[in-house]
Amino acid sequence: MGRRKLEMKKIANNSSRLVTFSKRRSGIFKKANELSTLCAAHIAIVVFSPAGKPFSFGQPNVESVVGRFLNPDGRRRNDADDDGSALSDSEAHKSRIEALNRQLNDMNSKLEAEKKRGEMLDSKLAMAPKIEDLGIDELMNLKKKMEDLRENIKRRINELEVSSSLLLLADSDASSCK
Amino acid sequence: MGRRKLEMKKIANNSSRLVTFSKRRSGIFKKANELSTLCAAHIAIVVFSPAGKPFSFGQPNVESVVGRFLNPDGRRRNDADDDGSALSDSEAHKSRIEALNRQLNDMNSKLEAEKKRGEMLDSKLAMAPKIEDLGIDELMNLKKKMEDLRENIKRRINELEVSSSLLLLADSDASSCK
DNA sequence: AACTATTTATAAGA
DNA sequence: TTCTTATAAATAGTT
Repeated sequence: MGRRKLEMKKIANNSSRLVTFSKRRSGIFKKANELSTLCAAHIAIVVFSPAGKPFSFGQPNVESVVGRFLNPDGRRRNDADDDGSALSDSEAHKSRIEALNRQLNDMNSKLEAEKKRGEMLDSKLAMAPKIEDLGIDELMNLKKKMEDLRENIKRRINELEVSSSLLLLADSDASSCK
Repeated sequence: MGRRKLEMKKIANNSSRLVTFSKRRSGIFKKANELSTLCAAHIAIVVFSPAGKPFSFGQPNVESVVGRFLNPDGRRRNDADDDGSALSDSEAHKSRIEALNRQLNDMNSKLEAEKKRGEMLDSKLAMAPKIEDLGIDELMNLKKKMEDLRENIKRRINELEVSSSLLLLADSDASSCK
């Protein structure tokens, strides 16, 4: 948002990408802070810059929020050592399923956004009942939008592939520990 | 932002607080999605509603981003178990995970096919260096192909939504049977 | 769920 | 980087 509407795809220029990352990261953190203040909500954000540098925001802190999320029942495991209070198999499997669910929910949110975009495209197409009436500019515009949509879908596909791989790994684990 | 500038303190009215939470949560998730798209950055957000309900957004997913943040060295622990003893419901959980994997693999094959179609469209587009040179017939053809592609993608999205619902059901099951 | 009047966020540019 | 400014987005209060 600003002088021009920015295309929703990876910014090619390396330095603009970093500038945009900085600006938007602080924007999101600010929003997160407002949300937690206005609604008394707990929130944690972790983000890695294009260069791989980590940033985080947490209210009250990243660990507690993430911990509650990953361990909904209040079950707690101590990563520092193994004193014999480890999770049982069934608990391990249960949390694995919970992890899969979360992952799919995330994916779902993203696809929901894509769906909305598709619907917008739909209505715009509906507004041009006859392609013969479209000018060359409009046609090029349409083409571009379709290409963008397809780019986004491609990205989603790659994400799915990654997720699938992770799931396959999880399955191997499950199998090996019987 | 909006009709009036809102005081930056906890919203007293219970229902407005919930409405504001909903609106702002989706706003932040959208921003997070944009950030990850524009900057190719990985980001994870976990937030609890005033009522204690968890929401999350992850690119590529919450676990991997948070994992990298909490465990920068890349150390890995085996969550599976500590001895070799099997539990009674272990098998049930295992087959549930296998079912999820099959489902995701199926989805993956379909999306793979879509991807190939997209690439074909790509090359055809490349063969028409200048859209100005295309005749009206070719343009209508192109439009149709893009519409078809979009339709297919939409169907895929619906399938994903169905799958997610199934997984949520599976989770309830898992919880109720311990 | 929609609708606007306003406030914010932010893309370019300096 | 940091500041400015023109525009695009988000959203508070309303229906």
